[in-house]
Amino acid sequence: MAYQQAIQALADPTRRLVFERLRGGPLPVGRVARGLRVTRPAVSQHLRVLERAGLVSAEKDGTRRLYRIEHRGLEDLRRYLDRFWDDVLESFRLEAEHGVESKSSSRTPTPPASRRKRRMR
Amino acid sequence: MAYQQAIQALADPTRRLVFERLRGGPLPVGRVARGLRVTRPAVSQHLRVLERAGLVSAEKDGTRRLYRIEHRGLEDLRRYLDRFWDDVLESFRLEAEHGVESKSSSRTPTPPASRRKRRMR
DNA sequence: TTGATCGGTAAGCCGTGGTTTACTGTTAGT
DNA sequence: ACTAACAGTAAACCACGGCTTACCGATCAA
Repeated sequence: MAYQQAIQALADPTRRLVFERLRGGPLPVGRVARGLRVTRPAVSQHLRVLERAGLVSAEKDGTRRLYRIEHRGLEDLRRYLDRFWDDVLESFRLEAEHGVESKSSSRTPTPPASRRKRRMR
Repeated sequence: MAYQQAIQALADPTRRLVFERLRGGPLPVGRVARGLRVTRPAVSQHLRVLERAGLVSAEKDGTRRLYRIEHRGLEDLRRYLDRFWDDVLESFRLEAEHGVESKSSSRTPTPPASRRKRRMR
């Protein structure tokens, strides 16, 4: 149910960049910020958003803070997409077998476009 | 490649609602807007964004336009997450094997592996 | 044709949020 | 003890984008 935060967190390009920097393993903030075109405080704030979304976690290491990717956030997001995916496929299946007069099967380009479809409301 | 647009499009709660309304099959704009707390033009704009992200497609049907979910956008998004997921798992695997090496700091040249926790999961 | 329905577009308002600068706190090293 | 390095926080700025109202074209029904 936290996928909203995850998807919202990953929507920002810079924040996604920050996130992707941790792809290869834990890094301190300064290390993440290096090479990016935003300042370190900005990175800190991005990391906070990512943390609240369950996408990363921090561990104190002296004066540094090691950030690493957390599985939970990604899992939530994948679960959401998968559920959605299944629903969509199911609806396509129903539409295909049931309402033949209905629109394209998405695989077949330019369907006959029968227009006798009455409005439901 | 287009996953950026997809994730950005789905980040907005209202737009996600619009998108989810199409989960069960194609709908005309007015039908999508019905019950939502935003006006129909707003829905139209959301649909345009979703369309550019490859998440939905439209088909003319008389004076109406039937919007339906498009596979491509979701696929791109899933592919991105899957790749990411694999990379993360790989990095965890490496980190576990090599007893956690300092891929983090170049400033402290391999400090005594003081307190380093590893979290596998 | 006239009138009504459907829906895309333009312009403007305005809140959200990403960024920077400045500051503070904490820890390591000498 | 003092200093330097690291990083989180606060405040302010401002661009972006989501929403509304108003308008327009297209299509269907009578």
